[in-house]
Parts: sequence; C-alpha cells; structure tokens
Amino acid sequence: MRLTTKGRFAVTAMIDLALRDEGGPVTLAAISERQGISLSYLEQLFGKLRRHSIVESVRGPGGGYTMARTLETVTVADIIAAVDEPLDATMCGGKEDCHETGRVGGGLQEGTPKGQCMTHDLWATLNKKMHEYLESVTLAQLVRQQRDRMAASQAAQQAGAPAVQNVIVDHRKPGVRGTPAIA
Amino acid sequence: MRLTTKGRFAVTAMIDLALRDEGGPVTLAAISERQGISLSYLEQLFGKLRRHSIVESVRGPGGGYTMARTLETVTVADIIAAVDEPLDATMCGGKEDCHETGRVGGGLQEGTPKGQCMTHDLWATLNKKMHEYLESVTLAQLVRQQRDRMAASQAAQQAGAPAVQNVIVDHRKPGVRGTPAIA
DNA sequence: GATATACTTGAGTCAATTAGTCGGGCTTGC
DNA sequence: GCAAGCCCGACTAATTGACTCAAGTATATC
Repeated sequence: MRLTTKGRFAVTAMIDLALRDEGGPVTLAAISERQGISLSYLEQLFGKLRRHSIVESVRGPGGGYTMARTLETVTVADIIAAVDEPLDATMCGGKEDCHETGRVGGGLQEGTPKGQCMTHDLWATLNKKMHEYLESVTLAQLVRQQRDRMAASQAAQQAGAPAVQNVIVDHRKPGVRGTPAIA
Repeated sequence: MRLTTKGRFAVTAMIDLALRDEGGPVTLAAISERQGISLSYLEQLFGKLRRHSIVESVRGPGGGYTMARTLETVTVADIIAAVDEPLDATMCGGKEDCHETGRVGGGLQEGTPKGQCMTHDLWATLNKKMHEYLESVTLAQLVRQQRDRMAASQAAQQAGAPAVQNVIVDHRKPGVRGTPAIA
C-alpha cells in the first residue's frame, strides 16, 4: 500500500464530492476551487476513480461527477487503491528471494540462510494491518465527521468570531514551480 | 513514519548482527557479504544506529559492532526511526494550515475544529497504528523466528530431502510467529 | 611505533518517482 | 453550433531515495 499525497488529494476530493453529491453532479472546477487542487490534476485523479467505479461522470453542460455507490460502501482503501495503482508495500515483491533481484555487485554468498527474506513476514503483516485500517474507514464516516466539524465551527462563529469562508488548504510544499498556491 | 528500503535494510542487517552478536563484534564487511548490502551503505546505516544507541562500535582490528541493548528492548520501530529520521506520515506536514491540536489521544473528532485538513485525523490514526505495530515487534522475536527457520531448513536437508541448493522456501505461512496481536 | 584493520564522516552522483502541466479531443444541453 | 464540462495521453521539473567515494580517525598487535 503506497501512501502518497496523491492518495490524500483523492480522499480529500472525495469527501468534498460526497458532501454535496445530493445537489446533482459536482464539477471538478468547483472542487478545484474549494480544495485548492489543480483542475488538471483532479481530472487525472477522477479518471482513475471513474474507471474503478467509485464515481460516475455526467458529460456536457450541467455535468460533473456523482458517487457511483453509497458512501457506506466506499472505503479509504478503495480510493487509494484506485489512484495509486500498484498495491503491494511489502517491498520484496511478494516473493521470497527479496534480496537478489536488482542488487548490484553480485548476489548473496554461500553458507547463509538465503532464498528468503528474513523480514518478509514483518512487512507483509504491517501491510495487512494498514490495509485493514484503511478498509475500516468509510467515506460515510469521514463525511459525518466533517459535517460535525462544520457545524461546530459555525457555532463558534455565531459566538462572535469573524467568518472564514472557502477555507483552502495548500498541500504543496514551498518551492514548487507553476502558479503560486492560491491566496 | 516513513517506510523505505533503507529501513528494511537496517532491520535485515540488525537481525544478522543479532544472530551472531554473542561471538564478539561483528564487522560490517561480514554483514555486507552475507546480506548483499554494500559496505558503504551499511556504514551510513550503522552510523545512525550507533548515534541512536542501538548498537555500539569497537574500533581497531577485531572490532566491529555489537548490540548496545538487549534484543528484547529493541523494536522495529526503533530501528526505522533511527535510520529514516523523523518525519511523520500524516503528510499534512506541521507547517501547513493544518492546525494540529497537539494530538496525542488520537481519538477522532476532537474539539475545536479548525475546518482545515479534513483528513488529518485519518492519517494521524493510521500513523499511530503503524507505529504501534512496529513497536510491538522486537528484535528478539525476529531472531527467534529466523533461528526457527534455519533449524527447519537444516532438518529438512538432513531428512533426506534432495538438497536443492539453498533455495528453501518456507511453505508454512502461519503469519508472523511470536508477534503479539495488537488490538 | 609501524602497520593493518575497521569504524567515521560528509559530500557527491545518479536514476526513479512524484506531482504536477499542457493541449487538444469528445459529448451533450441549450 | 457553441460552450460547458469531461477525457486522455504526452511531457517535465523537482525531489528524493539509493548508493558511492574519498579522506579521515582510533586501536590492537607485533
């Protein structure tokens, strides 16, 4: 299981979509604006999500994306698997001869327990545990959680704090080229 | 928590060291040969392990590395933390808008939401779970496991199995032995 | 004290991967 | 038939991970 910002972007975007799915198709342009993710990048992400039947697209004016399944049946693991393609993180490719392949400068020496990677089980188990957790979290849970949060901060605002709308998170690290990260 | 091959190499090398620690200092050159890891790279790794008090070095002829603590007190998490430096995997790095509210408890939806980073808790919890698992596995367990494996393959050879080089694959896959199940 | 062994350090190289961008197509509602 | 919006594949700049090199320093033994 690979964990990159790509997967995180995808989860964030999916929460955004799920939050407003009821009002018909949601455009990528809108998600892009709200979440501060570039439109081109979102297209790339949602192309994969669509091919994995997590979302559906509606073309033409008034189009956009909608959920392809109920929120309860979409897990974080599904989303990450969809955008991050290759899924194994055991690092020794599921085979036992982890060390030999690709090693420069000759393989292993004789007289040693070779033929299997001493740490294989360790990584395999870790991988399984990570997967189990991500599979246990559904989009429905994240949406509910986010709704709670929004309600709470709204309450705080009414208590006197100035409104902050359109909160945009900048996932990018400083020093990247291209358009500066929003406001 | 970062997971790279560097961490994997380090764990592998540590198991190798632990397996022969009793016979005095083990040289990096020997580990390098047995495990097929370049000497220079091992030097880099063990420099960090030493600075984190996981191993001790003995200089001069007959020198090498020894364990600085007992096998029971060294966890996989320790080793990985030593070589892969800090960096948490929540990905919404400390600096960004993602206002982390001194998270330790880890429970979802804590008070005072900042409306930012909708996925922070998700990654923070995942991170915690990974850490918990890696912390639950000690070097002692891995060594025991490896000794079992070696004994088993030796027995297989003596039992008249046509000595197929040293390519002995572990058929039984009973998960990781000796690892306490974490919640 | 010369010498060989082995640890120590830090800077440097190189290739793979990531995180995007660009630009042109296709579909469909109005 | 135009424009909103999805669709798709090629392209690329940075970053990072993996690994090397070279020049040390410390110490045991003869």
